[in-house]
Amino acid sequence: MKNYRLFVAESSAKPLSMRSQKKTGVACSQCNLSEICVPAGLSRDAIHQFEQIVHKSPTLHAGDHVFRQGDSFTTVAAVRSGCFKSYVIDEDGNEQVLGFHLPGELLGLDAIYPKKHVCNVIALDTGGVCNLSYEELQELSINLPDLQSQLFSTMSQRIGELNTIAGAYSADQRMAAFLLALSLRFESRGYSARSFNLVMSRSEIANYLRLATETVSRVLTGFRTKGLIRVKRKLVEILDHESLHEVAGSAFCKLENSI
Amino acid sequence: MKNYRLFVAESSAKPLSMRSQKKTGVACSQCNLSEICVPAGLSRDAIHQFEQIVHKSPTLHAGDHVFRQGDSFTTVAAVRSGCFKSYVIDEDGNEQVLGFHLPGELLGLDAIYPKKHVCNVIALDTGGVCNLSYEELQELSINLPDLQSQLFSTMSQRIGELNTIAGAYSADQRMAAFLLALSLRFESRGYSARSFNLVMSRSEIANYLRLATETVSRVLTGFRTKGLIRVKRKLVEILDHESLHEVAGSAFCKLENSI
DNA sequence: CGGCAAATTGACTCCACTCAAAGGAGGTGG
DNA sequence: CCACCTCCTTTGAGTGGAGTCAATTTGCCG
Repeated sequence: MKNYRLFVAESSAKPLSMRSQKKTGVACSQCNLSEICVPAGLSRDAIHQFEQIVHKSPTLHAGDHVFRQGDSFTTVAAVRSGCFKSYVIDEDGNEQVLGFHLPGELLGLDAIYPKKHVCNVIALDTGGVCNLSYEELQELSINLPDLQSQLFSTMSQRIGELNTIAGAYSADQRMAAFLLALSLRFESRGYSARSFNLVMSRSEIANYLRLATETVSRVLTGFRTKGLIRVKRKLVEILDHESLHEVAGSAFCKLENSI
Repeated sequence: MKNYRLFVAESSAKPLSMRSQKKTGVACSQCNLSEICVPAGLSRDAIHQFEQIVHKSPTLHAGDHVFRQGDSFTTVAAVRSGCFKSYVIDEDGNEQVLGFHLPGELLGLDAIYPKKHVCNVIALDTGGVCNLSYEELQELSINLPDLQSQLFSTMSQRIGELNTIAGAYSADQRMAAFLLALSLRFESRGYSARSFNLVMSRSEIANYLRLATETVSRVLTGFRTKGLIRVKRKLVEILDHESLHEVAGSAFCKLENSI
């Protein structure tokens, strides 16, 4: 199953996600993500109002940025399809991966307080986002209490996820938890929980988990020899979910809260 | 100071912060935290409305819990005075410190999504909190757009802070960043940025920074011999802010966003 | 088929952890 | 008021897990 991997043909070096937006044709109620995306839990009528502020981005290709560190903050974005990576470049020029984002997840929430984007978000494969003007979102939230609580909830969720990532865990625990969390997220989006493609490279995983690339490779090999998983390049198959869960230990139990 | 260890004298098993609350006498407009607490940026009239939903807790002593992992989520709490620690106990029984919280900061935001408290919050010294019913807070936010955006902003701020803690930094970097961040937070609350008391123990700092207690001790000694700080027990004096900043490197630059 | 980047594997190093023991500081009781 | 006890902190010695450096190997794509 190729799941979320889309074909990377077409013209590259696309414009930013904001430009040439199509307001029309956005129908959250028709979207198969409606259960896990922002409009989750909204009434039929509320969703209709919500649809009015959704600005569909053009197709984004691997390497296209949704926004960059330092950009002025005007919109948050919900992943419509594809996989995105958020990262920062620190003052030493080192990249630091903050997260991988699947369809239905909100991007740019950490920019609300500083009023400018503090991280970069880049497409890892072909996909698209729905842009939401933060101003409009705020206004609408005032009329739609459900939307407001949905937003609070989403941000709370991210706080919970970060609490977990920040934990002090071994390389094995981190990797196991990472695979299990990914599996769960794919499942909730209708893909196979047992076998999936890693869109991101080993070094991106390593960076996200605060490990060295070589360590990620070694840990995966270790899991394979123990019969926990099957790995072939990007394709991962979970063979022994039970044991993997044991390895992850407390590194995963909390991630379960954050789909 | 016994920090989180409950002294078994007195009527132990103290009442929760929620009980015997005094609704009266809460005047955010008179509070010296109004600049950095929840009502920051609200109009005079809005603050008055806000005051109606603030429930002042009785005085809390070192070891008293504000709420515990698993508690049903009904309120968030703003620190009024004192220093608090949030932590979780993982399935192996290990404590994991998530943060230290000074006056003006909001507690319990990570509970919104799961609808129950996912961490424990305990007083490190004598202090108090202002409890805010989340339901009332949501309702009020609908009428007070400024309050809503203040809440979004606060949560965003916490997300930014966590992004930093989650980073891959050396023991020296973490410790330096921790001291600088604390210094800044004290300063914005009207205390000295140059010399302050660590309310928390070495082991709590270590746990928070994902280091061993001995490492914290060694790093502090190292900083002292290099003339960066003066340390005597809990008292810390920052002698060479410049160099400390250099040591912290990129571990701190981001923390600056999160007062 | 050749060139290139990603991934794996191996050898070695080092930072931070663990184990262990020796100082302080503060509190308690005689 | 002092002695004692306990807990926190510091310091030392040794270990180990993950990082670094380096050499292949693998797969991709022109």
